[in-house]
Amino acid sequence: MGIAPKKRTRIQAENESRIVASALDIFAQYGYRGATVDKIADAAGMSKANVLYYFGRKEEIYTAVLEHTLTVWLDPLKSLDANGDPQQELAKYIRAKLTLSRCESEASRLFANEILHGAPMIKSYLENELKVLVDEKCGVIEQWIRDGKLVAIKPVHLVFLIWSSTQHYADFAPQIRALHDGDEDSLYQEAEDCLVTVILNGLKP
Amino acid sequence: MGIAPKKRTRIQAENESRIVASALDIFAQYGYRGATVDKIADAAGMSKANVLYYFGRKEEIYTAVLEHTLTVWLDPLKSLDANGDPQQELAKYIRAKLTLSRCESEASRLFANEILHGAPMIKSYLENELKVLVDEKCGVIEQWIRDGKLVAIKPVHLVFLIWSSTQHYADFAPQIRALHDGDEDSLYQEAEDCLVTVILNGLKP
DNA sequence: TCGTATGTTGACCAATTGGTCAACATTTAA
DNA sequence: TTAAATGTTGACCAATTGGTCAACATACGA
Repeated sequence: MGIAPKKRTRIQAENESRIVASALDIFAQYGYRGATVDKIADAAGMSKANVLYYFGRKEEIYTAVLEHTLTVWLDPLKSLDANGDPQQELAKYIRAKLTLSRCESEASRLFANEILHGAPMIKSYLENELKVLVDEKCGVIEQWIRDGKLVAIKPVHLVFLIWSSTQHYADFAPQIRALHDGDEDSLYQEAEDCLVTVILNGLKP
Repeated sequence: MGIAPKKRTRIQAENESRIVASALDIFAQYGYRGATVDKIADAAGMSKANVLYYFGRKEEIYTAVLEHTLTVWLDPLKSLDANGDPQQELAKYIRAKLTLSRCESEASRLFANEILHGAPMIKSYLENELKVLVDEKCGVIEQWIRDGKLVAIKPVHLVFLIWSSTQHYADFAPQIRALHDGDEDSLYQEAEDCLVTVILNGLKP
């Protein structure tokens, strides 16, 4: 990560980021197998051969997209503050994740698809970097519980609950659109109300 | 559905169900594009040509599997009883969905994958049969709210919350295995405790 | 028993697709 | 300006894969 300070030309930087951006859309929509290098090239407005000039193999495009996505996607958890008020901190986190679900839904679907199929590319990331981060934040929640500020539950399941309930709005969008009456604004407003209400209320000791 | 009482031979019934069972595993693991008719045939212990003899096209296998899965998957919601105690009814529902997640995880992943990629095959099912069922059950929840038995939230989001938080344990299994310390039994026991506690507590008016 | 309906498969085909390559175009530093 | 480095592409190749088909095997009713 960033060890090699390879100087990239203007064109390289431009095209690589255009490819990654297009690839995110395509992979999120079609999955790894369903996505073709041709589709990605089309979306990026260049030839398939040129895409392969920047990224030697399809798999390289995929890992580049995943890497580019992972930090953004898991960032909000990092700001969960042990010294803040539990209810406010968790409310902030739920809202942040819900906003991500809405504004970065392709990233959510890409991530969901990767894990759904066994997380072949990011298994080690999950077991190492992510595990460390989650363990740390579970420690924070554990402390809140010991301080009598939250009901006693296993912290990691609270993390799962918040992840699943917020990401659901991105990952299961077609189902949600089929079942919800009203526009997208009200959908997300109601979702925020429901999740913040139920989860925070449910966590009161 | 069941209108044509075509008599199927013993061998037909046997092979078709073997194919559907194997196809569920394969589609759930690899997704639609990643699954090959050859893999399904191997898993079912017969030749590709023979699989195609029973199901003319790959797509037909897929829809057969989806159909076979849908009823099982969405059945528990039907038993949500308007006359029962809300807390008990919802607890029962959460536990039933969690059990399904554990015991029918392939079905969950198949379903998740289908929706994740735009629900091309079941969009009309979602908009019709499922919509009717969900609307009816949302009416039940709405009534419970009017009776002051539950906190005021938009019912459909409670359904989403229960679906997402329970199915998460099937769909995101690799991530959960990476982050959870302990065996599968304790995982599901803790999950049940957490979800029932937080959601039911959170729904108290 | 025997003939027909049903079941089974290897061989094959056409379409798709990841990846290569030689030829050509553009940028850039001297 | 110019030559080397960088960028770009159509044409092509080999592997995969959905689907067909003719030939062969088995089951089963008369």
